[in-house]
Amino acid sequence: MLKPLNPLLHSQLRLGIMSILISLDSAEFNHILKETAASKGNISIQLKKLQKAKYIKIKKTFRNKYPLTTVSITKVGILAFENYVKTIKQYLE
Amino acid sequence: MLKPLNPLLHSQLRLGIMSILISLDSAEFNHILKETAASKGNISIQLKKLQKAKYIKIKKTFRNKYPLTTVSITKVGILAFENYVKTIKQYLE
DNA sequence: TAAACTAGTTTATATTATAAACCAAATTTA
DNA sequence: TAAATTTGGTTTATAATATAAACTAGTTTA
Repeated sequence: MLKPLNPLLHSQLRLGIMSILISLDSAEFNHILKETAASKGNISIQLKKLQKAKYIKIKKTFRNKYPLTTVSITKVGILAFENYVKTIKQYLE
Repeated sequence: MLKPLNPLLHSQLRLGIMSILISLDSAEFNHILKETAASKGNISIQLKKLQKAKYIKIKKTFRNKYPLTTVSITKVGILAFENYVKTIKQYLE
């Protein structure tokens, strides 16, 4: 029997965001924008969903008078990601 | 930059079906039903989508007077699956 | 001072996955 | 033997999702 995939992580963009964050202390909104090539609106929404699940932390500040959104992964997020990786590998081999 | 994931394969059930078929000559509808635990309706629809993309072949016959749907992966399907695996690995490590 | 740009958020839409309802034929049960 | 149940699905309806388009608020440039 195939184990179900965590639906919160089985989304191209959310998985991409988590993938970026797993290997970085933190990432700025614009970094995610460039790495994923998704729209700003889509990123904004998916960040909120990840935050609601406590997979990431979002910090809103200013830099040179411009808004700056900085994102980082939480312990819960790391565990969920690692678990997703384990599960999807069952599908891939 | 993260490469986009083939949306036809980035679906839990369709990926599951392809995963089953990649290591089998063919599978019956009921086998997929048991392995994935998805509903019959959902399986029926996802099989059609995979067939439309020529990722699988569907054969409809009878066995002991009952309908029998047998599914197998195509060459095109194997290539698409292999490519998907390569791409998603970029997200997982 | 008007236009364009930065850094996002909110709203609307189109697609998707999924479940519920349905169907036909075969079989079992009362 | 008629009614109920089971098998093996398909079709239809709905809820969730991803995504893009439109919008906001402030800043810089011409």
